[in-house]
Amino acid sequence: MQSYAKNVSMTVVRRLPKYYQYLKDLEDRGVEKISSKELASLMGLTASQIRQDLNSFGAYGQQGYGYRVLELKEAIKQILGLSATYDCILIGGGNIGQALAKYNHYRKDGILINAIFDVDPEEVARKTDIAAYGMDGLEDYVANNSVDICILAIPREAAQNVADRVVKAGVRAILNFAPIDLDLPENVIVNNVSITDNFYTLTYLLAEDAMLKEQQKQKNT
Amino acid sequence: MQSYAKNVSMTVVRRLPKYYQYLKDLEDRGVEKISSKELASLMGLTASQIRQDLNSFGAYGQQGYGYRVLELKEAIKQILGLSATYDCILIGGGNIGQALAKYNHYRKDGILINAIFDVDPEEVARKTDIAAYGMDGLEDYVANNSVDICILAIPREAAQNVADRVVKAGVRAILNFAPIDLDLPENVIVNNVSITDNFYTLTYLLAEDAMLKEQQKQKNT
DNA sequence: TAGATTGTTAATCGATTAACAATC
DNA sequence: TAGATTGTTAATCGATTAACAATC
Repeated sequence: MQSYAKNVSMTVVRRLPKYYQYLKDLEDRGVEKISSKELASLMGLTASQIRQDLNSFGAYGQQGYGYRVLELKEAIKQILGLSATYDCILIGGGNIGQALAKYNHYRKDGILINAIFDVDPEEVARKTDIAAYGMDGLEDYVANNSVDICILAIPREAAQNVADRVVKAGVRAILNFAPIDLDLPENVIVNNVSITDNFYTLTYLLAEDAMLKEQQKQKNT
Repeated sequence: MQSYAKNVSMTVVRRLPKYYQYLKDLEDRGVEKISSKELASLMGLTASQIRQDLNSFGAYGQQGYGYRVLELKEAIKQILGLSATYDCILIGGGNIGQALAKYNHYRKDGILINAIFDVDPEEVARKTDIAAYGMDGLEDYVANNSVDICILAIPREAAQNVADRVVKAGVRAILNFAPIDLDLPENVIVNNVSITDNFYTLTYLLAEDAMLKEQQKQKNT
């Protein structure tokens, strides 16, 4: 049986979703086999890196041939835990929350948004067809339903408090869209989608670019 | 003058926004000084790492004292390019687009969303107070207005094509929310906000966690 | 069999941690 | 001055790249 025991580094884990996306894409385009070299050039990695990454989970290729796209895709799907299903609740029915609720593609991956909690559940109910509840109902819902993941799409000010509530209610994994670093017990799995950080990284790169061009210009004088 | 010449690694760059967020927070809380040790414990880094990171840009601390929060915050703001302003266009007025358009906090950082482009500009105009245009108007707008950043918040299917158009029109930086890796010239700065990748990373960690617990259980038998 | 490409070991490179002299 | 904490150099650790034997 497949083992996670080698204690795969977060660096590799963060690359796995990208492998999965590219392999799905290749499958859609009818590509049957791919070599580490080809995949590397596609993804902007090196062939060595790809072989090292994949081999931290097992040997999925065939020497002299390459990797069967379908087989490798299925293996990575399994590794990513996407052969299971995940019961999710979404907290916050604002624009981000609605975007997530309406974007049906996650359902295909077994990621099911079963309920939305919001301060104004009536309004949210008007806009999506997922069951909507008031914030009061949170603890009760978690106590009586399977909840694998809580998606937090609420303002910064409310985020820590609500996160504390869902964790206390028993939720073990959070996908956080609020622009704040949540302070939670070690055993809770948190992943942040930080739009702000991404904006700042972009402005940094723009500033750096401008600076380098400026330096270049001065050299040529 | 401040120099970017040391060719700072992307690893450090990706941490900068976090420094900035924590320092702003400390400032709001009226904290005047902080040591690398304190900041490290707050951010989940090591003191060494923080000193190394900061020193790749310059010496901002005082030996025997620590760092002045305000001063360091301003320095990082400068490094992140947030002392300038950025003229942005937003393509896609769906839920994600609306969320970005309505989230006013970026304006404080000098990130200005000046126009929204959408296949249905009338509908978008009804929902936000930013100027809305049809997709036809894209090239014209870019030709006649300053555009530092293009925010792409459109479906996967349209993303590559629209990205090609904005780049051809002269835009040099893209913040991409579409779940696809854009294939663009090297000199274009692209940053992806991949919600899907973040979901998959979370399911991976959940699957790994379940696996490790399972192994633990078997050991105890 | 010959050619291709993996899986894997060894070498290199980069990032983190440790240590300490400089100095506020 | 003594204590604290930086800036910076050296040591360690981890990730990437290179190389090649194994093998399809």
